[in-house]
Amino acid sequence: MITSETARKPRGAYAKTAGRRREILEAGMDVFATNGFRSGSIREIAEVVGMSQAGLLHHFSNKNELLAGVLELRDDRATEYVDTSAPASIETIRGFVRLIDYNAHQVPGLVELHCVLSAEATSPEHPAHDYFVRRYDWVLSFLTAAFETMRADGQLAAGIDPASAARGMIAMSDGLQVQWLLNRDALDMAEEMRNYLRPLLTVEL
Amino acid sequence: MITSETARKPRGAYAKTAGRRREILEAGMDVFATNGFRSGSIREIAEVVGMSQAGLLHHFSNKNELLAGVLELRDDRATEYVDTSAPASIETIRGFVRLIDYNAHQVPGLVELHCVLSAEATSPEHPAHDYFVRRYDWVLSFLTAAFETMRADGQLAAGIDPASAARGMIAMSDGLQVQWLLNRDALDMAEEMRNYLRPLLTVEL
DNA sequence: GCGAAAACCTACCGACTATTCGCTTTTCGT
DNA sequence: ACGAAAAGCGAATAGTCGGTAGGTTTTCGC
Repeated sequence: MITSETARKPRGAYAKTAGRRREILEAGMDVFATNGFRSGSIREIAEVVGMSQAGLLHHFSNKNELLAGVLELRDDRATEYVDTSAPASIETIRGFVRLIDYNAHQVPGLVELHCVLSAEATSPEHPAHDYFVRRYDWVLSFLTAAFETMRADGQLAAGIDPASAARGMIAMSDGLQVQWLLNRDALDMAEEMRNYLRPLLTVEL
Repeated sequence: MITSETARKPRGAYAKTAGRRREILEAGMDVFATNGFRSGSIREIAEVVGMSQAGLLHHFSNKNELLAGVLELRDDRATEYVDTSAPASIETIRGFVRLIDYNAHQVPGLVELHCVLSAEATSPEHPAHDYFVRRYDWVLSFLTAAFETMRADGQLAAGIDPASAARGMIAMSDGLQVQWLLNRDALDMAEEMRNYLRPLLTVEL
């Protein structure tokens, strides 16, 4: 891949550039979480980081690219908490419930971001629409596989469809977030999720 | 309340004014449903109705007032389909499921509106925040009462908490909407809702 | 059919938006 | 320590936003 020419030296980024990018993405997560993508402004994000709007756009050349970065960071955070490489089983479900609890108590900003953006992105023209469609497909197949394994192991109650249980679990997760964000004291998301799962299982969680 | 003066005649609205207001509210529902309240513009709504922005603002003096009108119309539509005066019972739950099916097939715009606005309104500064908090409280107590009646009638499975079942039903409804809006063929909301309820009940729906 | 109020318009305001251009400052390999 | 590239900034672009001012047209009670 090295050119045969006089070895161009495209010069790398500065040492602290990666940190700056990270700061911007964190601020972007906050702003998009409270105002959504469409109403959240680059100016406000730049203000939070403490730089000018033009300076920010040196790192992300437009708003959509910034959104992509924010979503990528979000995925990194989630997958570093759940073991997606392990074979799907009841441990997958347990990990999912733990993640819900972790998000609510340690990174509530992520909950806001997901809730607001996923609703906004239901519009087919939204720049994050395809991302959310793909992501829901992936989570669905992931959870469905877990419930299918559990059925084979006799851990699923009679008459429960694995795919429907997976869809229900995702829906329950999303819906609880709305109620929780509207009133954070009225609800324990992980507890309600266990209440949902209990009648579906023959074993304890 | 009548002044003792020469009987002012404040003159009523024109005959077709009520219709115009209605047209505006319908258009507002559509625009807010696809773009949300913050990004949806009065100009676009006026364009849909076929009038100028200033003309629209003669009927609703500002954007928040228009939003209030849209939410009010939405409530009228919902309550004209569910009998809220009848005593809470399993019929309440059945009506709720029927309403979900009706919304999905007859007025999908209402589903979009609820999904997008409820997520947007989780922010405490949102002009519809208080509305959604109050509405969720009301629906919650309504459904909780229904499940409590069912428990007294032996229609609730053992170990099911009525309030938790009500919260779960609301969450399931909201969450299914997101998945359905992302891919309307991948899901039957009413069917999934019945799958959620079945393990909670000792009787058929 | 007169007149007053309602309905509606064009034009405009100030504030905000994303993005671009040209310039200065900072970094860092050589 | 030189110089080129990266990082950052101020200003300007063209566009949209909610809302207002002032005038014109339509309605309708009398």
